[in-house]
Amino acid sequence: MKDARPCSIAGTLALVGEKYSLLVLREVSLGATRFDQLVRNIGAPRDVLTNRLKRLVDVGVLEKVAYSEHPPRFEYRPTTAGLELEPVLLTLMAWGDRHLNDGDRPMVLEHVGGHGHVGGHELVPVVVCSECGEQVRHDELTAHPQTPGWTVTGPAA
Amino acid sequence: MKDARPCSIAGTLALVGEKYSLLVLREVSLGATRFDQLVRNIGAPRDVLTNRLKRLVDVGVLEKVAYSEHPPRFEYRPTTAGLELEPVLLTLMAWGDRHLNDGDRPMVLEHVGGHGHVGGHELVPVVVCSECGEQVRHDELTAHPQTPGWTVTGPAA
DNA sequence: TCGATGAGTTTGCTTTCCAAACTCGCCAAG
DNA sequence: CTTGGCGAGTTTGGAAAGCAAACTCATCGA
Repeated sequence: MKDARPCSIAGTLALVGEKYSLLVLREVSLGATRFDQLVRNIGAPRDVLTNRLKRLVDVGVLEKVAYSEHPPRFEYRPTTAGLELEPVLLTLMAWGDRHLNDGDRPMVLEHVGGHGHVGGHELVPVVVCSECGEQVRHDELTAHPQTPGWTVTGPAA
Repeated sequence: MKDARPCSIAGTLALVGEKYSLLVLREVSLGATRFDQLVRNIGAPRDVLTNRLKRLVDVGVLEKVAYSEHPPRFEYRPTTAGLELEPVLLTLMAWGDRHLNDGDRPMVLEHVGGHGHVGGHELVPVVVCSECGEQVRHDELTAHPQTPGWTVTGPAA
């Protein structure tokens, strides 16, 4: 992977884009934070999961917290940076809910309101522009590479 | 990967979660739709890219369109379903912009307004609840598995 | 005719993946 | 106390995927 387009999508995927990594984030966000839970809920081989966890800790989206000594036992909890990947999980889930399995969802999210407003409606996540609040549409979007020598379709010159 | 939690995140990743797949989506969304462009801009091995493209076409997020016969040459264009993965790309990019490379962005997005409003501001994507319009926070979120035998932390019983 | 371009395919080697078995420390029941 | 079980990995050996570089084949342009 040499000389590819400099890009935060690629950068993020280099950290959390390996097989199972985002599923680990899903599980720890749900509250399943222990090794054997992760093995069961994700269905990953144990050795692979060991590597992924090591990586995710190194990368700063998980932290390994001891919940017992003698025997030493740890749980893996999402850091703030890890929780900030939730929008990625939500958009992946929204796409799957729309396009997979004839539209019926394996899991439903509830939005329990924070600032005093009555909670308890279903959450359907949408991506909007924080500036104008409008839903982002592909045709209303233009990309501007900041790297000299790169255009939107590839290297210049 | 047996007996894992039924989940649209896993389902979506099973289709587009392999290495390079989302980068292909990024490129075709930007307008780089041809094989050699993709090789250059992504930095993927050619044979691997061949497989990914085949898969993405099979799965329905790309379509292979001839732009010349004699010699037969094709471009890969995002389908509607493919374009609907843009929210995933946007949230991945937003995370990377925030957490990688000291916060400076390799690419800036411009939101050119659609419905008659003045265009031309920077796009910072945010995930909100379509019901109430509020930004989604982790602690205001509850998950409800729809599959008998599964709780939020794993298989019941 | 010579070279370049586009879109792959082939080759030979390295790395990962995977499932199953194994380890190690500890606790609890018989 | 010794057997069984759990939690959290580690080891093993074979199958699959990844990789860079070289190769193919058709066509166009100089």
